[in-house]
Amino acid sequence: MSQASSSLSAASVLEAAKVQVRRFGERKTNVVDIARILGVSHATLYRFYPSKSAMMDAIVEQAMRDEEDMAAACLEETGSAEERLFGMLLNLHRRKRERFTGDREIHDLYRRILVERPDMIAAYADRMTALLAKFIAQAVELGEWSVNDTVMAAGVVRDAVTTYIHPAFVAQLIAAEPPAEDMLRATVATLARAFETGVTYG
Amino acid sequence: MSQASSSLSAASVLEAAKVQVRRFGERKTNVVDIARILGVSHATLYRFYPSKSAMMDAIVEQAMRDEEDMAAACLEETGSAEERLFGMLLNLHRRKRERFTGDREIHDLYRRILVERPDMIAAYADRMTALLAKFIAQAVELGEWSVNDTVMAAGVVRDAVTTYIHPAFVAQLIAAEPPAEDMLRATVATLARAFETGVTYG
DNA sequence: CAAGTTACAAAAAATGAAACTTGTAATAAT
DNA sequence: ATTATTACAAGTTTCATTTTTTGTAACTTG
Repeated sequence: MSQASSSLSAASVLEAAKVQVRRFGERKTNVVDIARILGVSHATLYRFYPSKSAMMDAIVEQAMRDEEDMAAACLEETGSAEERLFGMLLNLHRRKRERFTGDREIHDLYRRILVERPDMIAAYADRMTALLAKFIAQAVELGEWSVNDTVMAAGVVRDAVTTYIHPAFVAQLIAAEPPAEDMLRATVATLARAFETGVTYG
Repeated sequence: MSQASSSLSAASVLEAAKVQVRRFGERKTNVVDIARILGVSHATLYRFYPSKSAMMDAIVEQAMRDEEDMAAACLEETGSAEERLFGMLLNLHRRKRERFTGDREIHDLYRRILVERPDMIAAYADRMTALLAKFIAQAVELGEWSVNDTVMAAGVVRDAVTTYIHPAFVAQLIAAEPPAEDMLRATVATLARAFETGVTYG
């Protein structure tokens, strides 16, 4: 109907699913409607995804990968380790806030999966921690920071900033006093202070 | 029936409500059963609490106050500021874990109210932050730590350790690797390091 | 035979009537 | 006058029924 089947692919199915979830929410999204957007019968979609929940998972998986890409890019920027870390976390924080206000249905889906799929969130956390560990190791090599266990340090940073980035906290942060961005700046400043001075774990 | 009405009070109603919630969960708890434990008709309970949800709130409010009392006591202990802070946070962390494993119904109630009553959780967070600010101010006065804004520093500590204490994270922490208690120790060590060295906000 | 459709069984969700719960008010007991 | 009770309206939950949706398999088309 609206789209030639020539371009049918996992990616286009994912796009259609996202459109539908954004408009009507996960609750009111069904595979027949997703298929209608693509002008095919619903059974066709099962060539690309084994189930509806796999489609929902894929939406969140994609969002997570986008965040990771953005985070990785931020850490490549110029400036001190503290500045780069703060820039990255601020971007993540703002993205969560935007999704909450401007893309609520996707945010809600993200949140449900966070609760129901601890395996997915654990994998995401592991990848983010690895990214942070790499960044910290770099700062150590450059002599900016001094830490004897970069993986532990990465875990400390991850846990310390979770409140600013985790979807479960976004609602509270919007009305927070002092503003969440100032608190995030203070948190990063505190962590950076410790790493500049040198921290030994164990 | 089981109890003379002579001793009827808000406290005894609260106790009966707690017994019922612990046994059957909030979902299966109704005011008629709570009243039956006390040997009175359900309408009598409305002399002490304006609604069932006020009773549920009171259960959580009491749990929060207990935590605050415990935290305040921990901070009075002997030892370095870092040791006392770690001791306090470790106790809070363990209490949450115990409730999750040994008192699941109360934990679930706590969790629901956390989501549905941002005002209650905000008030609790404020009181805890004030306690932390007082503790940090003390450490500054004693020359152990150096911070130009104790309230900001308290907020940083509160946010940095929320993952170890917030009921929403307890389930994940039980299987965490490295163990949550080690991560908490590392987090406190990092914060203490910064405060020892001196942090300036703003 | 690659790509898709139609038809269908199983699972899940919506519906609506009956049963239960909450909260109040008039009433009784002390 | 205080404390509790009974009786009841309003709101919720439950449960059986019907309808929709999901996922599969046999079938069609270019």
